[in-house]
Amino acid sequence: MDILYQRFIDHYSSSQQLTDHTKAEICNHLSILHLNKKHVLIKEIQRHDFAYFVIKGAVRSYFLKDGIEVNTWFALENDMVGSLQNFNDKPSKETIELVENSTLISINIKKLKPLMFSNIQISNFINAVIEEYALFLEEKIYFSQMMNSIDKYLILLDKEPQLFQRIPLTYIASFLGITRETLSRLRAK
Amino acid sequence: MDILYQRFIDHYSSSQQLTDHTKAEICNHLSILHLNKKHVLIKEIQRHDFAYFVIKGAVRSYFLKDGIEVNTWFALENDMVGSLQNFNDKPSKETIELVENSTLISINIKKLKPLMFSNIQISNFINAVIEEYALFLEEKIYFSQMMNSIDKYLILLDKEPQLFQRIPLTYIASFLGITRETLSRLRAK
DNA sequence: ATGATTTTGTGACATATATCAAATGAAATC
DNA sequence: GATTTCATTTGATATATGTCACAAAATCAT
Repeated sequence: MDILYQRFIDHYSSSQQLTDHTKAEICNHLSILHLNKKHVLIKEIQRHDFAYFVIKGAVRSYFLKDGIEVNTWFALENDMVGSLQNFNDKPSKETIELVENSTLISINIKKLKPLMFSNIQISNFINAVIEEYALFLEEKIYFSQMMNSIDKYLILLDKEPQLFQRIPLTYIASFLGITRETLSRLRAK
Repeated sequence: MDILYQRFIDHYSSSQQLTDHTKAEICNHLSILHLNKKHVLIKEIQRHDFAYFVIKGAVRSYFLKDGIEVNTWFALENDMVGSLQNFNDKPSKETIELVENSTLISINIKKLKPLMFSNIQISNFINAVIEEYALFLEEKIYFSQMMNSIDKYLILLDKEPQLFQRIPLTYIASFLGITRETLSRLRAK
């Protein structure tokens, strides 16, 4: 098995031991992608059968609000990229785009998901993926409601310092829910 | 099986048929609660092994920010109540409190969750619960980032009109991220 | 390297919302 | 039914952040 696939599978199987058979079944629905900066993975309004796991690189998600991009999250190494909306046959609300040249694993969710009804390990594996994602969402909501702009900035700077090296401040500002001008002024202190 | 338990189980097993044995296993970890307005289900900072399903009534979740309550969500009939943080042995960030006298099903997550490694139906059942929850969170984040205050108010009024009959406007205002004074002024139009 | 494009920073002003205070209205309690 | 408590509305002012405009700095492409 490809060592990159192994990394993805290990990341989500800490609570159970997968048989070789199950690993092979999962790998059947994976592939490795090398894509360049600005490449669009998932386009707003379109349906999409894949999720992605970042091996190397940086990805952002945004939607348009009155013609202005509102960034909703960023993914770096070992993060998942995608939207549950998609896995439930709904069109994506967001556009997902590469911020750096990246190596990704694509996961064919449409084909992998039905296996959860016949393979308990796959069911638990998918469970782990969704649960980590939901925990991430919970954290994000708490973060957005709990803090004022300055605190959000300081916490993000503390928790995810790599973001500030790799993601333009314009994107980070809109992620924090403020304009780039305001972020620039906060940073001046 | 109690008809209320049936309602809970049916709600999360639309994609699979559960055997009587599985249903019984799930029911072993359920119980019915009748509790009064203002009762606190889960207290901030404390650990907690239970989630709840609202049969009848209204529940709110909030945390304290500089001594002021910030309401994070409301649950009515057929909604789940709880925090994934808890199911992962972390202390709750939020306090969950009844807004009306309510009938709830309590679910002992701590005991139910381990069964997902031996019973595939339970694994898929838990999957359905978490997935619905994650979809709800995705929707909530989109809602909070996409809209300005007036739009949020109008959409909430359109999508969840019952909230405005049953939940005090003070709570709804803080849920929308504005003060009760501002909400009152928005409504004046 | 050099110019072009993108990103970040600074200033002046406008505006939505918060804050503080008080009045009115509704609901719960005795 | 009267009284207390809680929820909502309205007003006057303060403040943080947005908007618009432009300059400086950094990054990219030829």
